[in-house]
Parts: sequence; C-alpha cells; structure tokens
Amino acid sequence: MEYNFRAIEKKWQAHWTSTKAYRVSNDSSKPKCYVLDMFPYPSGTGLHVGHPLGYISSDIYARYKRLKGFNVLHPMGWDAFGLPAEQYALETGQHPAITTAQNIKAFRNQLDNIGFCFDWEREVNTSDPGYYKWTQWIFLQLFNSWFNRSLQKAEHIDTLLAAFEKNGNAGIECPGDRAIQFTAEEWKQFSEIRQREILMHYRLAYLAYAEVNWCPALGTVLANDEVVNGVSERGGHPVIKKKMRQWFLRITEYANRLLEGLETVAYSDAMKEMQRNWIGKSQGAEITFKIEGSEFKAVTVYTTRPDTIFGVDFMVLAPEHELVSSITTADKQAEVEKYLDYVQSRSERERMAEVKQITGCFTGAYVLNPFNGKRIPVWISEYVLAGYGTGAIMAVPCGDQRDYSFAKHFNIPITNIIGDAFNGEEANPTKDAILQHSDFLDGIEMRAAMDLVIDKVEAAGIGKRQINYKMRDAGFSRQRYWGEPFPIVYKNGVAYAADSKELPVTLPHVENYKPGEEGEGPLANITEWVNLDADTKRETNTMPGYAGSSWYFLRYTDPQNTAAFADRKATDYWNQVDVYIGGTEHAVGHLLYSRLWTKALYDLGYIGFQEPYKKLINQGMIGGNSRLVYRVRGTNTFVSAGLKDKYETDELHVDVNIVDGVELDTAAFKQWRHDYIDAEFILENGKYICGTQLEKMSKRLFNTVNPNDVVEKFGADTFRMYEMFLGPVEQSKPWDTKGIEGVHRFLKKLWRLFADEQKGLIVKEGDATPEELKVLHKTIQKIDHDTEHFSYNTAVSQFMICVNELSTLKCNKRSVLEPLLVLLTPYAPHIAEELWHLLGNTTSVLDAAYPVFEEKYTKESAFAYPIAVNGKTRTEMSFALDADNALIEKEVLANELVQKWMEGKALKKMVIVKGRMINIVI
RNA sequence: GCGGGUGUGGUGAAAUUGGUAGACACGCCAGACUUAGGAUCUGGUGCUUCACGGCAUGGGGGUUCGAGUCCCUCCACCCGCACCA
Repeated sequence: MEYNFRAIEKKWQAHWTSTKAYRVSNDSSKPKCYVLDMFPYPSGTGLHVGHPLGYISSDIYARYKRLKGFNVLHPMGWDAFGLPAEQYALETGQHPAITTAQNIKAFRNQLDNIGFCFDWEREVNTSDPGYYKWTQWIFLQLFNSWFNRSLQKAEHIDTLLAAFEKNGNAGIECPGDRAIQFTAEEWKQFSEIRQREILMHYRLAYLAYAEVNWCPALGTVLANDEVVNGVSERGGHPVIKKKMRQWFLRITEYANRLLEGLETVAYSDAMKEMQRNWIGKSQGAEITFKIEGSEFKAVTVYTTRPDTIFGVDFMVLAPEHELVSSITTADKQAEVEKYLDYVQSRSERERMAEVKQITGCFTGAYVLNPFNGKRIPVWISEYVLAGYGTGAIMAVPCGDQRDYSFAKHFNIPITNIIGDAFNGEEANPTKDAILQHSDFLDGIEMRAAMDLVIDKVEAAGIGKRQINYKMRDAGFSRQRYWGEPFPIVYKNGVAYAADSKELPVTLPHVENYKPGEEGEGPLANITEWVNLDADTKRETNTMPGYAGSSWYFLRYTDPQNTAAFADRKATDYWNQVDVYIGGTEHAVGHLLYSRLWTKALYDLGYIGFQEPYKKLINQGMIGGNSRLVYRVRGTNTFVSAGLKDKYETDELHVDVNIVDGVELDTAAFKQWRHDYIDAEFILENGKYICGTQLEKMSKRLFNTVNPNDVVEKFGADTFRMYEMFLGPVEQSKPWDTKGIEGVHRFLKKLWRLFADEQKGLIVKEGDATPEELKVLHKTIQKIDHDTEHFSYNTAVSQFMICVNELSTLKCNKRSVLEPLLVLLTPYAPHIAEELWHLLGNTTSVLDAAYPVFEEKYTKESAFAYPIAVNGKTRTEMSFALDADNALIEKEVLANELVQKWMEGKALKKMVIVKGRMINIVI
C-alpha cells in the first residue's frame, strides 16, 4: 500500500466536484470570511509556477478558516477584457472572444490540477455581457453623480440640479473649470446644451478634451499608471501627449478620502506609501503677483513654502501657460517662440530622460512682489508643469535646488533669506532656519512663518490657502475593441446616458480590429451599430481594463443576479474582503480604482462599506533559475560548465525542464531544437553540467516551469506545500525544482505512519503516551498560529518536525494521527482526505473538527538551562521550573565547569531568567 | 535625488520579539540494504584549530549581565517615485 498520489488526487478532486464540496451559501449562521485572489488575465502563455503562490496561500487560509467554523467565500474568475487578446486578434484574425475562451479553459485546467477550493458556481468573467451589463450600470451611476465637497461625498446629479435652480452654483465650485459661475436665474436661462456642458464639469464620469497619453503603436489612450517612463507598460511603445475628447473618472475629488482611507486598512507600509506618493497631497498657498505695467494682468503661483516669499528672485511659467503669449515683450517674442517650438518638438520620453538638462527663456515681463514691490523677472521653462498647481511657480533659489540650478545657469542673482543656512553652493530646503531680509518675517523660524504669510495673503485678498494633489483624473476611454462599450449615445454631439433598460450595450461582432479613420476604436467602423438614427450615434470607445476589475469582488457575492450588480443582502453579508492576495504591480492602478468605485457606490447608498479590502497581502515573485550551456564558438559542440574556461564559448539558455539539477539530459537536448540534433558534448565525469543564473521567470529565458508538469511528477499536495516551504509569502525567491523532493519525501514519510507497503494499514487504537501527546500539541499550537498569520513556511517545517518525531517514536496511533490530518488539510487536502477515509471516517475531512491546543500536554516541569559565564555559554544544567533561585545559584556555583570558567574570580551577579537561561557575571 | 524594504552557512531559510544563532529542507560527505539506484534508511555537515578553544548574523561604533533582534553611522542590493513647486 503505497502513496499513489496521482490516483488519490484525481479521486478526491472528482469526489469534491460531484458532492459540490466547495459550494458556498449566502445564508449561514456561521461568521463569514471573504478570502480573495486578484483574478488573472487569461493570457495565452498560461500559468508558470510563480503565479499560484498567491492562490495557494489564499486557498490554505480559506480552508483553514472553514475548519475553524467560518462560512468562507473563496471565488475565482477572469479579468478577460484587455489589450493582448486584441493584439493577438490583429495578428492572427482570431476573434478575442474565441482566444479568450480557449485561454480560460487552459487556465482552469491548470488551476484545477492544484486542487483549489474555489466555488466555481460563482465564477465571473468581465467580458461576459451578464457581467459587463453591471459595469456599464455602475458607470452610469458615476455619470449621474457629482461630488459634494462640503459633505465630501458623491450624490445624485439631481441634488446638484436642485441647488443650481435655487442658488446657481454659489458655494459649489466647479471642479472642471473653476471660472464657471452663474446665478439661479442664469442657470434657468441656459440652453439645454449649455446646461449639460456645465453638468459635465461636475459629473464623476465625465467627457473632456484633455491632453492624454496617446500610444500610436497600440492605437489607444492609456491611463497614467499604464505609462512607465514615457512608454506603454504593455509592449514598451512610445507614448505622446495628444488632445482628445475622452471619458474620465473624477478620482481627484476622492483624493483626500483615498488618502485617509489608508489609515483604516491593513496594507503593507510600502503599498500605502506608493498610494500616498501617487495621490501626492501637498499643502500650501496660491499667491497672485501683479504684472508690472498692467492694471489687470496677474500671475497666480502655487507654493508650499509661502514663508520664502522674500526670497523670490524670479518666476517661472510652464511653457503651455495661457499668459505666456500675452505677457511676452516685443523684443523677446522671437526668442520665446523659438523656445516654445523646442519644447513642442520634445517627446514625453525625451523630457523624462533629460531631467537634469536646464532650459528656459526670459519673457521680458516682470511681476511685483506683493509684499515689497520688488521687480521679479518672469521666465518660462519646461521644468514647470502645466498640469500641476497653477502652472506657475515663485522661484526661491536659496531654498530649492531646481530654482538654484536654474538661477546659476542663467546668472540670475540670488537673495539669501536664511543666513548661514545657505552656503552659496547649493539650495537648502530647511524649514528650521531663522528668516532674514524678510521684512515682517525677520527673526521668525520658517516653519512658523508659513501661516503668517498665508494669513496676510488671505487678508489682502491676493491668494488663499490651497491643497494640491499630484494625482490626475483617470482617463477612462480606450480606442479599442475588446472592452466594455459605453452605455452612452450622442444626440447632436451631446452625451446622454443610455436608458438602463437597454443594458447591456453588447459588444458587436467585428471582422476587423483596425482603428477607425480618425484614431477612434474599431467600433467606429461598424456604421450600422454606431448610427442609431440620423443624429443619434453611439460612443465608439470602450472602457479600460480596470473597469471590470474595479468591482468584481462585489459580483462574487451574488454572481447570477440579473436585477442588480449584487443583492444588498449579499454585499452586506459578505461585506469587505477580509484578505486580498495579489502582486504589487497593482499598487496604484487597480487598487486605487476599486477603492474609488467602492467609495462611490457607498456614497450613493448601494453598499454598506467604503473600503473594499480589509487586509492586503502581496505575494513575492518567484524568480527563474536559468540553466546555461556553453557552445564552443563556431561549432555545434557544447562544453560542460567546469571545462568551459578552456575554450572560447558562447553562453546559451537551455530549457530548465530538460535539466536535472544542473545535469543536462543530452538526449533531450538534441531533440529540443532541430539544429542541436547533431550536437556533441565535452563532458566532465561523464556528465554535462550546466551553468546557473537567477533572473526573471520568462518564456524567453526558457526558465519557466509549468505547474502541470510539477503536479504530474510529484502531485498537487507536494506542489502546494513546496511553494509554501520556499519562504515567507511576501518575499521573492528563486524557484528550485530540485528542492521539491524534500517535501515529497515528507508526505511519503507521513504516509508510512499510516500504511506499510506490505502490511497495509498499520494504525493502532489505544491511548497516546505523554511524549506523543506533547508532539501533537506542540504541532497544533504552531500550525494554528502560523496558519492564522500566513507564516506557511514555518508551518510546513513544523509538519516535518512532527512527522520526524512521530516516526522516531514509532507512533501509529489514531488519537494522534487523526488530529494531525485535520491540521494538514488546508495544506495537502488530497492526502489528508485519503488517509482520513482510510481511518474509517465517512464524512469529509474538509469539515472535520479543528484540534484544540491544550497546554497541559506541552508543559514541562524542568528546563535544561544554558549556563553562561560573562555571556558565553559553557554548560547546561537542568532545574525544575519552580526551583528556588537561591537553590539554583548554589548548585550552579558548585558546578565543576562553572568553577573552571570563573577562574577563581568573585561572583558579581547571577542573572536567572526562568525557563530561559542563566548568566554568571564575574 | 526622495521614499520603502532587505542583508544570517554552498543554497532556500528559522530564531518563542533582548536570552543556547543556523530549526526545517536542498546540496554535499560517509555508511547500510541492494544486480542497480535519481528508491529507502542511518550518521555527519557555519568557519577555523591536531586538540582545548577561538571566530561568526554586510562593515564600524554604542546601550545591556546578555544584541541577528534596540540605538548611531557607513556600505551593498532590491522595489517604488522621479522636475509635483
């Protein structure tokens, strides 16, 4: 009777499926626990062993919680819309719906092999019309809402209309255009088109002409977080700025709540910090400077350091600033235009690559310092960004390094307002210095001066306190086919929400994925779909990848609902995701957007909580462990790693799957690629030894390992435990196929506690000895604790210790082994279920009673104390735990070895820590 | 440059949170059973020394009876952000 993992795993997987063992009810008296994985994009390349790391962690946790008496929701689904499927369609003509379905099937097969406890009746697919109907519906809620700043929450647009009719927009600053102001009477006089134009400036999902990240190669706009260093995150294509009419989500209105919400969730510090950086809150003031020689014109700057107002030596406008053309003096006209041409010519990428290069141009204009009337030259430079603050800054070279470098570069004299704190060599951004040459601020610490200046500025009516955010509103249009269509129609160019009865607006079938004539998405080519009637057209863009993933965790709670995105009772019951597991790569994209959608749905009264994920765990990446072969240059002969220095060789990656440890399977190598069929080898000790290299796991480097192969060779239980045994979940680590054998041996050893190859089942009844009970309860305590705290690597090692010790004790007793199986179930469910039934149980181990730790079995009466002399351990002595200190001291001092190491010196002090150690100080 | 994190054997890593550093594995060495072994089992394995011992948690300093753990400082690597005024 041996451990036949293939048969066992197949058997129980089929059994669990047929008994619907993983079906989860929304109706339960048990406490709930919601354990979620970031659902995958079903790519064509399938999963490699790095991907399941998070899924295994969450599976263990879900199974553990179930055993501990929770009703556990642990679903899985597909983030199925997206660019790669469409790119693939462009290349091969295969419809994305078809390739996506194929990929999902392959993914499903890989996942099933590992034995996850997903409730597949709750599977979601973002590209399914039954799902995206509700993505569209939520979009319409956002379209029909505005953010009430005084209440700091979203409301239906009707409350805004009511306010406009009563008081115009007095007290309701227009977030899309601060200049818009009107009275109730004016509002009523506006045409419908004008009214809708204004409303658009308030909506949470809105249409605007804006500079967007246009990627010509992909033929689409990208969100800020999809652009990395000036190129697209997917594919690395150049991205340029382009003005286009686009949908946006007004996430900036939620900036502060997204920031404050971070205090209420358990994400890693790194993750929170990344989000804080992305949101980029800063506090300061806007201050207006009059332009010399002009009654009306003035420039408003944003500064976080109003205390440095007397150190302003020049002002810089962004090249795109609207005042540039009107303030430039005649004699500087040509120079400024030349500079603007230069700026225009530079791609986003060049700008980012050459950050240190200082460029700029004087406009000829001067502004006046509002406090002392000092003339301040106005420059333009690309280091000031049009999109942030007011697009203009007051430059203080003694306190800001960029301003300092600029001043030095253009020989602008520097005023020092911080005395010795400024050394003339570089700026000092301190807030602690005492101000000088600063009029009414002289002698005041900078930190304290900030509020004084802002108060004066506000009193004089030349500015105000202001908070700014780096975060921009999120672009929500994609000029693509494979995404959710917008439930929007245009009547004479004005956007209207589709009637919610018309949802879903289904994605029509197309044969051709090429963009429309004017850079629109492929949908623009289907005129019969676009043109509803003579002056009614559909929106032809589709939604971005993050639309469907922003709310999928809600759909799992009630996935088949056709009347609502999810029943309120279901979302109330399952509530927040208790544990969310996924990679760091979604730190600012997906996580911020789903937090935003959750807050909006909460504000509008559709759900009862405003943070989607209570706790977030970021699994580390599993690195590739590449294998290298060395080809003698110009030949088809390969030399083993140990001998390669004797030849001139080229290093080549070889498929890790045909290497055992570091030894190459030369026969398989010849078959691997046809040009190696005649390869010859120079061996060492009869073997071909490969070189190794740690790098990213990637198809290109031939170092990917398919979980299916590992499961075939060692079984799902071994695979699951080995991935956990590699190290802490959050940590990145390299994959090493060789190491898996240790875990496999452990499971076989466990098996042998129950069954013998010849004798069959060897489990005995009868009472366990104190020693055996001690092993068991030590294990219960550690496994329970470590599982609860996601410390799976140490839990696996405790299982090994336990089995090693029980083997040594030759313990085959049911009363010890049965509880052990329950502990093991979350980690290795198949073998646990098999042995559980071999013991005669007829119900599933999935719902067995979790063993309870009892301290009385592990309590020791004595302890072997390490005895140290001056901190160096010299011997060990055993004492009862309740032994008297005086007695211990006496016996320790009498000890021969202690005597020897004390070398006759007098005892200064003896430190006795109960149950830990004893230290003799001399 | 700024922010966050990590540095422990040949390798992946433990260390009850200030108390016997290296658990548990991989690898390696030796042995047993075997026609054979990439099966199984037993023992060994941080460095150094013939040994007693000494030295060891990135380097240096400090606090403490006692530091991988706390403090200061320097270094290396990884991950984010990167003209955000």
